Amino acid sequence: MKNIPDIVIHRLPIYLRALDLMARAGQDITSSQELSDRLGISSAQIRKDLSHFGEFGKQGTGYDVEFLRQQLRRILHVDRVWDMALVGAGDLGRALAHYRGFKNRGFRIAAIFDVDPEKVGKELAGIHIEHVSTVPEALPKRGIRIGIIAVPTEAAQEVADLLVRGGVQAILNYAPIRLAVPEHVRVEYIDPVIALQSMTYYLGNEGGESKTAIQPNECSS
Amino acid sequence: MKNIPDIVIHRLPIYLRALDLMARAGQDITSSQELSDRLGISSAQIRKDLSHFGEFGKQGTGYDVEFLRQQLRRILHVDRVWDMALVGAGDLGRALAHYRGFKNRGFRIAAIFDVDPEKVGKELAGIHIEHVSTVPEALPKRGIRIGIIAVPTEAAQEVADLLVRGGVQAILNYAPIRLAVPEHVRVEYIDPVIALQSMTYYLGNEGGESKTAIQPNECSS
DNA sequence: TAGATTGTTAATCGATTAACAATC
DNA sequence: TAGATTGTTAATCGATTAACAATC
Repeated sequence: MKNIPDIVIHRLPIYLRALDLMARAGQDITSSQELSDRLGISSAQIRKDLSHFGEFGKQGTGYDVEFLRQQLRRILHVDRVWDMALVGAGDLGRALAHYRGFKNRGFRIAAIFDVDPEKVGKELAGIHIEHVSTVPEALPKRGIRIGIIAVPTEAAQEVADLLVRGGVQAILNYAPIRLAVPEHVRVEYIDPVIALQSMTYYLGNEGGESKTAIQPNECSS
Repeated sequence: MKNIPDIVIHRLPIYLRALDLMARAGQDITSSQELSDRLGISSAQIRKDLSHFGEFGKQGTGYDVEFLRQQLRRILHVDRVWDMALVGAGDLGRALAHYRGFKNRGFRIAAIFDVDPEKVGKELAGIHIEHVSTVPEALPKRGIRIGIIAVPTEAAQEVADLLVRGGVQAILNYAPIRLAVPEHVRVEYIDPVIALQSMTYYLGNEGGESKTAIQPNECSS
């Protein structure tokens, strides 16, 4: 189990999500072909990806949904619950604090920080809001190793520095900026505009593709 | 300009974001090397990516920040403002409606829909909330070609169907589920848990990496 | 000019796919 | 058994990188 390509690691949560759904629907068995159909990833690739970690299927039958699900949870280390620190109690922080989707997938927001004295001391989703300056001391004390940045762009790097001082090893960054962090710290970025812009490339201009317009005539040369 | 690899398209918004920042900081000139340092993408790759679309730099000098920025905006079709329909006026929808980051990057939420009669008719971020059932007729009327799904998982596919009937060609989906859509419709997914799970893989278990533990002694064999 | 950096080529590297023996 | 599907190999495909002539 040495040095699995990062791109493979990034597909595992996709597989897990599909298996969660199947398990919840009461499905017992699946196959690389069925997963392929549901996910748009080739069945050969799914089998190859999984084969990095062991032999989880049975020839002629496929995969036991619950078994494979547990294996992936183990591999991804989400067969436990990770406490996370949320920094930023604005609209986005509020949405994340209330998000139901963490619960059964291995995560929980365990602490919330903000810089606004108006907010500090209040509660959000049942959690006491603390001042952001206390991040470096608070996190190690509580064994928190993951941070979420949901603050304005200008404050993001500063917050990242505080999280790093607090010993986090993984950061989920919602600010549209690349963070400078020590190389033992992982960062994943969520920027809706980046996603949108990669789609508008394909959309072309104006209503319904009127790009052919005024072309200098090359046909009658 | 035929058939640029999708992975190249997905990097262009990253370049643009960096150029936006440089432009705002008053920087006039940059180079593939500087971009490389800032983005963690090799300078050769940046030059190669850009070369798919034209020659934007000058040997010995580098790139004019503002010029390259305008070129990327043109290529990505964000030298205009795209109206978007937001479906779901819960916590996430609220955060998106208030998000300042769309404004100068080519996007605007122009309509908001929800299924809750309590919310319909009210305003959110200055926009009238309409009933989700009116999506198919409302969008074409207003020239909206992009939809954002911010509803509970169970409703996501149904909402996607309404958006498709409304003629959208791009969907940004926040629900943790893969959508079935016609192939002319593009979908990008935002699921924070997927991002988190791909980081916990690398975190290992428990506090501070105590994995070496109880190893059968191989040294004194 | 001398120094710097582009755009591009060819070589390298890595990921995906097709195919099939193994086997349930 | 016959049919199905895995795990894996080898071939293919595509993306990244190194290097450099062109040139500002």
